[in-house]
Amino acid sequence: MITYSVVVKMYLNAGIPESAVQVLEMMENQNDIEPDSCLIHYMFRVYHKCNMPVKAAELYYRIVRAGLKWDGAMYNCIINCCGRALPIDEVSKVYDDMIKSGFLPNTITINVMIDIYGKAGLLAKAYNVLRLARKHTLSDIISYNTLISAYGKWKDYARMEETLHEIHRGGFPVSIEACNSMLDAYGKAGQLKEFQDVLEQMRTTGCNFDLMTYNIMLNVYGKHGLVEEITDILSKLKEGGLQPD
RNA sequence: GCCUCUU
Repeated sequence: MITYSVVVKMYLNAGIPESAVQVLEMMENQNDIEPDSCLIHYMFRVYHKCNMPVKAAELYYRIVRAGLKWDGAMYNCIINCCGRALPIDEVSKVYDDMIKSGFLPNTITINVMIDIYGKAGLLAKAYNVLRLARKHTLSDIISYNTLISAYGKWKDYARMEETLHEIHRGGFPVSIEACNSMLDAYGKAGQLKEFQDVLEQMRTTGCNFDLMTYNIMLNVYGKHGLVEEITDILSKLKEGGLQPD
């Protein structure tokens, strides 16, 4: 078992988790190996990196059945590596459990939880995660970007704009990801006035457009048949040597 | 260490 840990860890650190998967398959075929918490960590990371949500979820249910106590690192690992592979109620339970047991999530766990709740439309829960994070200075610009994207997806434009103001108040520079999320939200909703306002804000604050910005603009203008604008963007992209998708 | 957000 120690040997498996060492080898799996080595492949992970070498950036070739695919090889680690092969080793884990050998281990499974051996049947009599009970991974310790250290190896379980590595296994979660391997399945996450190799996009194997079914294996990650299997491993999760296996350690739940084992009924051992988890430390803070294990909670972080589970949420980071298989949060999206589990039903929302299950991740929610893990997260609540973590807090109740007195462990503080790390920033990435915070951001994953905001994203999971946000994508599921559980916006109040997403916001509560951010509040907890702020209280312990665990939030970063990605926490805000993620929440903005969630409010945009679910058309809560007031809270979306409010979150943008919170970024300003928190002293973070406004990020291109937040702006792109807002553009996409307004664009999809056909709110072209607000869409233009965001673009104007970006110009005045010196937030440079990136390829994603142009892709969003192309989608929106295309849907509304704004031929001249499209032509203009395409020539700008050509100048920059960029390819829209 | 975990490496998370936008078409």
